[in-house]
Amino acid sequence: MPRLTEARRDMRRDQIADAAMRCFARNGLDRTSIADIVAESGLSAGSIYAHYRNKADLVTAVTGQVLDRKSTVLQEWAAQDPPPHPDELPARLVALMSPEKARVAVQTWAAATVDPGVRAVLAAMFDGLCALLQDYATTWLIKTQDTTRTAAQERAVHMVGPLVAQFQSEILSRALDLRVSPQ
Amino acid sequence: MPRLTEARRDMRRDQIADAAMRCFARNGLDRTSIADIVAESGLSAGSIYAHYRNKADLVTAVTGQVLDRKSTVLQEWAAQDPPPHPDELPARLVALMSPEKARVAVQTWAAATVDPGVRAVLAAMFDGLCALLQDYATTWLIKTQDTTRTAAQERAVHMVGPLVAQFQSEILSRALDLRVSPQ
DNA sequence: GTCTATACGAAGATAGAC
DNA sequence: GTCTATCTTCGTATAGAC
Repeated sequence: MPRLTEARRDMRRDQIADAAMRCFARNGLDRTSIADIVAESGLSAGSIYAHYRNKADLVTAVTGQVLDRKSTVLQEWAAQDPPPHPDELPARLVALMSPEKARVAVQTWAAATVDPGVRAVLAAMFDGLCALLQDYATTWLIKTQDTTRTAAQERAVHMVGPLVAQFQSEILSRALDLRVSPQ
Repeated sequence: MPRLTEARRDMRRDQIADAAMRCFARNGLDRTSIADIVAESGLSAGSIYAHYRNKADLVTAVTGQVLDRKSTVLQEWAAQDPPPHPDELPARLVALMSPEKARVAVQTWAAATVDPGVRAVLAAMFDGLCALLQDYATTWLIKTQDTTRTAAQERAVHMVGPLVAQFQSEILSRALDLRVSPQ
């Protein structure tokens, strides 16, 4: 199993996926043609189909990148003294996201409304995010509010809903270049 | 200007738009073909193009329906004694929305990420919603918290952000058939 | 206004040379 | 693995009869 060629193979896959990502952010998932990705990547149609079975496969790969994990960042923040207030998390998390990623994220939501496969991936991702935020909130409560672990866990449960909502809303704002709430 | 024929004309337009709406909810904006709408409406391609200039025109008409005004409902609720707590508004508003409408709404968000025209419509709609929710919150504060009008207005400003976020999140949940937050 | 039939173009995917 | 060239299908929109 030669490592170098495998690494080069992954490089190519990433090169294609990155080009596709830029196309999706610009024109949307469905309005992006293979020809667009050919032009953006500087490769050829044949090369693209040598690395991805079809367009749906490519879309899956790209959207997987967009929905990446936030766990490491959250753990780092939770380790700070004092940790940032949970209410600050949505804005801070979305600030780490490029506007392009935010756009493709929203496009992924739309895809999930009609594609059960995408919906399943997205649902799992949201569940994961809920868990992460709940853990963070628990840690934050313990560190700053001087409560017991069990009391903190109980209170954290009620905090995740609004946090996830705010997170999604911030993504939408960033994707649409809006400042929705003057708050 | 014969009223009867004009009314019939609007009927036809609605018939087509309703069929398109069902198609969009099922397959998405871009994956819906004119042939799909022909089949769903029971009409013909020629008839559809007699009522809408092109597919984009039809999409605009349908999305316009989806993003309809909530003002009347909110005014009714605000007139109640006591008015429902503002935090209940997002869930109650989205409950009035069919899952199909919620799906097409999310698809509209995605369309707005790549189409400036759609984005402008959506931005205006969100601004309008903010204003409505702020008015409601003001009324609610005055009625239930016994504050002056100016103090209520000041506090209402800070309430709309989370309310809009919750509203958008509820739409997404309904569109994807998720129960995101256990809250 | 509504239909059928079709022109025209675009897009996904493949073949075969290098 | 990568390219060029192309096959085939599908979709929008129109033409013209009724």
